[in-house]
Amino acid sequence: MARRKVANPLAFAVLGSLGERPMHPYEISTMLKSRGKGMSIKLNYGSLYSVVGALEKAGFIEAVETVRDGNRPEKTVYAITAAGRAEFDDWLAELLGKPEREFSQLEAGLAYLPAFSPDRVVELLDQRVKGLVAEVEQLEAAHESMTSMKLPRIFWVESEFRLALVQAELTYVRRLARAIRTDGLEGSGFWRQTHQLVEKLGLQPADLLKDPVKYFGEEFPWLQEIPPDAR
Amino acid sequence: MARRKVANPLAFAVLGSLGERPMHPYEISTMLKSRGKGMSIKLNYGSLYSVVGALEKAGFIEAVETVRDGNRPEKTVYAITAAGRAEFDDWLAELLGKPEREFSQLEAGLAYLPAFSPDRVVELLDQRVKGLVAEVEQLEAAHESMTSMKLPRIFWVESEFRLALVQAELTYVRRLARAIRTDGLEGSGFWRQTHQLVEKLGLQPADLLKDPVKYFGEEFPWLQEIPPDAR
DNA sequence: GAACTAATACTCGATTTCGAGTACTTGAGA
DNA sequence: TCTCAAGTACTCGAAATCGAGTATTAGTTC
Repeated sequence: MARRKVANPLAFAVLGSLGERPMHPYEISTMLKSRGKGMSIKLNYGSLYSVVGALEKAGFIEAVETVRDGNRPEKTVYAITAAGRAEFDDWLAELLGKPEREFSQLEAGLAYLPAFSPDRVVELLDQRVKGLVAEVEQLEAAHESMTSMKLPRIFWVESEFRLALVQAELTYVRRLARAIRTDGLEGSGFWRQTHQLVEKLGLQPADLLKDPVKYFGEEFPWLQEIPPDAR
Repeated sequence: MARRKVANPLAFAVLGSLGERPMHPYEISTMLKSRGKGMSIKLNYGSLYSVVGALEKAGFIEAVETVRDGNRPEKTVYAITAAGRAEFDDWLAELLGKPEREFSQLEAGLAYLPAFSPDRVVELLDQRVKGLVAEVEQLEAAHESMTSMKLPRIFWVESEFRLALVQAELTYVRRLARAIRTDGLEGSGFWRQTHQLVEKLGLQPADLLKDPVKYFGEEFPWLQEIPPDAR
């Protein structure tokens, strides 16, 4: 069994919301949106209702009333239980105190950089830079507007943190693109040669690694030291 | 239908691996591990086999032979197809070129900071700093060892990127903890008062927001300006 | 050569996750 | 007053995800 009975971050947000006052699921979703928390926690209706059901089953929340408003579908209002408060506290403490390993998509992409030619990679990274710059601008504009509305920073630290991450990514991607462009990246000579061989001779990358000396001579001594099972 | 027929990042790694040479699933997993790619892409057996099945169904890979080694279970060796190569190329281009919105767990936690007292938050953030420092050290050690093994940077950019992200997080968390400690965070006066009220009087946070003037006087003018549905 | 550990190569099915779809209502404009 | 878009409040089933479990074999040590 997973450490948490309901592990979806959305469940955490549900507990946090019901910690303020009882609500029905749809109300939770609109409240999260209006407070901008929907920006920091992935919200989707399918998950919302299943997560609410799971939380109820686990005893962290309970239905307190079902109201019918005119002819609309019934709304079930939920409240948090003592066990739910304990779970939320424990969860928040873990989220803040313990770094959790996360896998960014870019990391996966970078792991396969050599599959594209250096030129292609630079082109794509430049494209990414544009997207990231736009994101930074959006976040900064949002922060400015919140500042001018006098909403204290404490209510949007999560967005500030997000900005810090995006900026770090931007800085890294820019530096990497420049290094590739100027051949400043160790291994890029090998990289360029490989791509020329693959494109001109139609060889498979695996063949090149099987007999490196044949294709590259002695120019790249580290090549011969790669353990065979990593080729 | 999702944009990609098989959307799991592991499927991307499978395509990337089979792009080098045909392999059987378990071999893919050991190869990813030995190259350290398992650090950048979440690898788990259950997903691996289901993803391989899905890729085959989608026509991106195909079984080329089943070998039996002694009395061990049969191994099915897969090879990438032309459609698979196209998918991989398209996918890699997207991963590199287009920033994808990702939700870090810390972001979710930060969104609920006011649920804990400032002191508690600082304590937890300090704890996190320790964990992050350990992570940075680990990564730096790994990079040093790869450098000394003469393995060119191009083969571990993903780890370099990861380090950049962790360092950014570390910097941000340190700054935030300091700001809270020194009351430098706007809104922290309000925050401390709220917690005193909630703890001493046993009130619900929602009650405080309903009639801010009663509990806080005119000290926090922005409080009155919060739209009612965001309370 | 017996016993044990580590590695190999998967399987299974219970949860989780998702997002498109549905059905009603309200309000604004023509 | 009719229409039409936007908002409200969910439902549903297909697909993904996971990680513990299983069964065999190779290697190591006493």
